[in-house]
Amino acid sequence: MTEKQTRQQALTEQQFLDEYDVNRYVRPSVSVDMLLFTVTDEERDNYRKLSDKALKILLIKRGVHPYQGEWALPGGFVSADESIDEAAIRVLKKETNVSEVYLEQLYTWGDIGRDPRARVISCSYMALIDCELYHIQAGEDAADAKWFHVQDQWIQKKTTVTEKGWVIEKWVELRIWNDEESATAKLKITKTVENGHSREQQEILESHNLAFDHAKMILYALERLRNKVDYTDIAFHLLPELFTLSELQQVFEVILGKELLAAAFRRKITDKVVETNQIRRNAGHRPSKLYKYNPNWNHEQ
Amino acid sequence: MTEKQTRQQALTEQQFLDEYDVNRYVRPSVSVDMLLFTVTDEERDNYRKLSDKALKILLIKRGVHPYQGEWALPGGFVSADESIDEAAIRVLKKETNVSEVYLEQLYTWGDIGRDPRARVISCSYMALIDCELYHIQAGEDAADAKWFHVQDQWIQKKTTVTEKGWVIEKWVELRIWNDEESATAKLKITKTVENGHSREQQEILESHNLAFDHAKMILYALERLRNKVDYTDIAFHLLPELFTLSELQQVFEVILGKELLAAAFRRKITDKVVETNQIRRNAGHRPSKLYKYNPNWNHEQ
DNA sequence: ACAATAGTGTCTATGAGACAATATCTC
DNA sequence: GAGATATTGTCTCATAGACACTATTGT
Repeated sequence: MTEKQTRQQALTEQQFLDEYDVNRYVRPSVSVDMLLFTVTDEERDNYRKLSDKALKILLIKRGVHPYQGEWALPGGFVSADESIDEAAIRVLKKETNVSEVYLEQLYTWGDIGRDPRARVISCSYMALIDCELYHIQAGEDAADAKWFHVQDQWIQKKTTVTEKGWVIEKWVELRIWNDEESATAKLKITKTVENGHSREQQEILESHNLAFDHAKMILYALERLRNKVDYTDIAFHLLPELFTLSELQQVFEVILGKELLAAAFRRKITDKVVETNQIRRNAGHRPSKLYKYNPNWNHEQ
Repeated sequence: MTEKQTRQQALTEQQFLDEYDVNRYVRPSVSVDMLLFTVTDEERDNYRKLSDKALKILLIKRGVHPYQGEWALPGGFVSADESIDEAAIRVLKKETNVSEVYLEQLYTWGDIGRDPRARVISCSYMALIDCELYHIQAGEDAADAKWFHVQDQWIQKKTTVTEKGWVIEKWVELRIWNDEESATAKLKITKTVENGHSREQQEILESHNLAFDHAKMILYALERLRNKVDYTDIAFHLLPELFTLSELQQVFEVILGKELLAAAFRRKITDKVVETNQIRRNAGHRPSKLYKYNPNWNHEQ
């Protein structure tokens, strides 16, 4: 045991706390970045047809350097008097005027050069909001806040066997757009396995009009959405309290990026929903029952 | 647009970076805490029987205040010249002399009072190590490092319907022990849903002999292990390169906390493994083929 | 009447759980 | 030979995919 340790053990806990020097360690800035998603109704070209739905993310045009004029996730620094969760709620409210949403911490990004200003570690959160309540106002630090379509797609995948293990490389394209603006990024995800030891690593190859490492964050969030939509209740946070099963199915389709068969979908989600006695009419075709989420789902096990 | 913003936009990016004051925001300390798991062979009471396996976690006895004498996860602060991932690797090496392991970031814990010394935000990582390589040495800051059995179990679950939504409460007990020491904690997990808005919250009710909020971190890690064992390759990181299917099954059983039927298990994991032509003998019963992980698993989609 | 969605029924293929049966070793 | 695990086979049941069919609206 070192001399220092012996001395410290002789102190009472209070004495130790008094003496503790908070400046002994390097302290990076810590921020939160918000991935706010919604599913909107797009224009319908025919009065009979259902409107298509689209997955959208909120981005803010940066009014200041660095990345001035590019699009970024809403974000802000964590204060001394709030938890990270509280910071996420405050930042979301301040920058987008949104509160009362589903919130989930995703991942913490801490590469050295990710912010050119200083060492900033950023904790990303996913927020999901009901499509009918998405009237967003830009906060004071941002020139503009807009909803964007988001899509990711892998374009190439390669597995290489090495002496000690193997490497899996995957190239992914991220596309972000709306009527006026667009942004894209290309990323490479590398998974290396050598003698039991394993590592996964993302790299931004290109990033047009997207600030910081936010392309990585968006990709990560889309992945999480897809993974969780089947076995959690996240889809319901993207809809109003009452919804039709077709609407729910559209939300699943938009998140998973593929079409689903109605019969199978209905069977799969019966346990998650409760029928109400209300009906949606005036739709240009047969009306449909409205459902709501079943809180007792998942109450087994 | 504020006057400040107008002025900032007039600067070039370099001028802006030079002028940027890194001390403008509050900067908490950031640490990493490591959840190092392994699966060990326990004593067998009969030369014929297979040894039981057990899931274990590495804890370090705190040599200094706060929580002096209690057990804690290996951890350390993130330096200015390293990413969080690099800090995790460094801390693991320094405190437990382990390198070359599977590493995965779990969650970032940032409640105000979680460390009585100062505002510390901690990023937790899960590390998995082959059961045959678990000879661990304590680092210099720790009086002792030891493997502990870990188990969690929910003891009560309650759903309440409120005016605006519902609340699901779950009480969980965490038990940690080895031949000489033990620790326990009781936690409550509350999930609140009211008009679309949803929140999940953990609370430590009791924590005996376990430092900080590490009970929460352990619980979170166990949950993640259980969730991922079926659809990822994490189980293989807990075994040597060559293993029998019975050993692999035991790893699954220990993580999932329940017995599995051999026939169904073998069917389910055939795609993940490759048969070798080696055989394990001298086991007191019929010998078994040795398998290894199949790197081409998951290469579809 | 028509175009569209809403909702149900059914056949089939697949996979998991249960359990029986067989194989093969060490002591 | 006994006692254990290793490994395979098979029956059943639940579930997902595919697709056909019926129901019901607004225009």
